[in-house]
Amino acid sequence: MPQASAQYHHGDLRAACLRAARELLEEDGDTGLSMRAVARRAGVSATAPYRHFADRDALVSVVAAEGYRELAGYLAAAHPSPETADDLAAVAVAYVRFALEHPALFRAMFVEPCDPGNEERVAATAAISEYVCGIVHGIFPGGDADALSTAVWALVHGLAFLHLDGKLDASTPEVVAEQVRAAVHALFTASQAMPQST
Amino acid sequence: MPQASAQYHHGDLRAACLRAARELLEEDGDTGLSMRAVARRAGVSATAPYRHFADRDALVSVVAAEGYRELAGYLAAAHPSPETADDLAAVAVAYVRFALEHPALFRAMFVEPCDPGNEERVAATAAISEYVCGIVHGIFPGGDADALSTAVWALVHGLAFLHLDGKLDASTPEVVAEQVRAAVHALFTASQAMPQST
DNA sequence: TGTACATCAGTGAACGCGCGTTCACTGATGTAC
DNA sequence: TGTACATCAGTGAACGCGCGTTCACTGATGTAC
Repeated sequence: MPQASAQYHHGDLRAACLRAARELLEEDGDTGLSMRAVARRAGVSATAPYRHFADRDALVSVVAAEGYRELAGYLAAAHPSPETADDLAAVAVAYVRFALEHPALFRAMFVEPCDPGNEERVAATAAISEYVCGIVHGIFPGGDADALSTAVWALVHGLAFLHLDGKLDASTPEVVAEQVRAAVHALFTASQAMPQST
Repeated sequence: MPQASAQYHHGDLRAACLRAARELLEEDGDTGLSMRAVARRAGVSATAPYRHFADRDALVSVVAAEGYRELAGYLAAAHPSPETADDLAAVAVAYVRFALEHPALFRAMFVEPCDPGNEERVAATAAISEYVCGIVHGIFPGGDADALSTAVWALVHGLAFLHLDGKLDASTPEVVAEQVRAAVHALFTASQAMPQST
């Protein structure tokens, strides 16, 4: 059982590395995470983190998994049990807000070369996926819930990336939130005016 | 007027660099483009490309702009003038297919740190945006076309990235196409069953 | 409680790597006479 | 047509950089007696 004392060597370098990684992602925004930068930030030799992470990929995977859990927290906080288009829009806004408040983390979560075998990551992704699916199921008990939840996830994910990459106006959080709400509502009210082909 | 002769120094190193960059993106998939790799591939010294591109960013910007034009070609080829949900789904499938057939290029187009001032890129992005907007306008003359076209773009963009990043089943092009079609249709037929909140 | 020892977290030097970019250069080409 | 010259595309050595990772090490800690 590791003692939390600050005297024992570093105390808890593993946690310190993760904290450092997060800080670097929040600050630098653009650059990719490096083991050396993490070590530097944690105030430790370049090789010390290797006591706690097999390699760079392992560190990034843990950071990404943390990010997924945090994202899930954003979503849950936006609305406990969404039942209407407005509720769903609020959750969508939370998703995009997370991406814009933690751009580098969000990128690390999704863009970093994905190790398909990493358990923590797979589990965290599945959790998001199931969460979205659950919401959609609740709102549309009859529909093709799988396809629809994929669509909803893709919609918010695309909004997040387009805002991140400067393809849409992301000047203020309010503007973004309004765009997201408008997009969600536009989609969900569009079919009334649309010529159905089947 | 530059002569197309293959003897005159290199002939057309600028074009050769762009071709090399494209080839590297198609092959390596994962790694970021480097000036040195491009030069190597073009069979030329590491510094020669600097005669034609101010720096790495300039090269990447041109490649990205090419990518946008090519993406526009995919979309236009999918359906000349989409008018129904099926038509729109076909265009959506083309967008995602482009991303999966040129993953590294697609990433370069959107993920590379975006120089907001680069004209070629801005113009190419605007073209995509207007194209989508035009389609949506045609299908829903009455609706909030701006919001709706943002939603459609985000939907296909999100589908593309989720497939690229292994969050959705991308085992075969057919599976992907079916998922995309299902997602588009699910969204556009969902509102009938949904409790409207306003 | 005191000592000897095993453990293992963190060190620091070193490896080889590829990168972007600079600089003075060379040498093939186009052009003016 | 032939020669002198200016241009400028491509060269090659060099700069300084940060990176991931290895290795033998050291030194603080926990533990067995």
